[in-house]
Amino acid sequence: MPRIAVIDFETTGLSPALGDRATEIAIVLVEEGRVVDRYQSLMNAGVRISAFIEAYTGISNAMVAAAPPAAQVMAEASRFVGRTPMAAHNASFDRRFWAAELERLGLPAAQPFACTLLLSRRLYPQAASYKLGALAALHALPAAGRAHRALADAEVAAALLERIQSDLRQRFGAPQPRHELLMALQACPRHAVPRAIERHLAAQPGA
DNA sequence: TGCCAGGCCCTCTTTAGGGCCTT
Repeated sequence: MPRIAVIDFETTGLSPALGDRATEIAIVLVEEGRVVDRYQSLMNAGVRISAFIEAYTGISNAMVAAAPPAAQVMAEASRFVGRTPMAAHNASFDRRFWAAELERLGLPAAQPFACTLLLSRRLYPQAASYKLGALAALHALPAAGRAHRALADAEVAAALLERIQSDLRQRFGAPQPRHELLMALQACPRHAVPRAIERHLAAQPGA
């Protein structure tokens, strides 16, 4: 059964290339529109969290100091995901931290990432904002907890992904939109979405 | 020493610039 692993990181900043590290990770496994499993943990990477980030995420230096080592958490997360294709909101951000944290352990990070932000730009041109919270409000998605904590944001992103897949079924007749179709759609211009779906369905019946 | 993201997308574009989105 095709699964997608929806991930969200909280971090000390925007760029692992500039030394920023993950402070919390959450992964929600989605199968046929249902959440079937979850993984969440704070992690201690041994770096200080700024006052701005403490206020933004609610994750304090004391919380991270009491958390398990980043290496242990990321190894567990890697095993949890396995080869499952992944998704995230603004996936370029989470993909960079996924790759950077796993690279420190010598672990591969080859999973393809679908992006609910790119897909939402394609499918919901009427949206005033493509922030995760704004899209959740637009679609009346259920609240999942404090925004900017990893599990709450991963749950909302998973609900947004389910909404996207539902709309692909209803609007474009894609019976079971799989990860490959999501990747194809986010890589094409908005006006080319219907044609891309037609081509994908013709090549992969049941996609 | 001081500074520092990266990728997508739109437009007053393509020999570029700026806003959005993630923390």
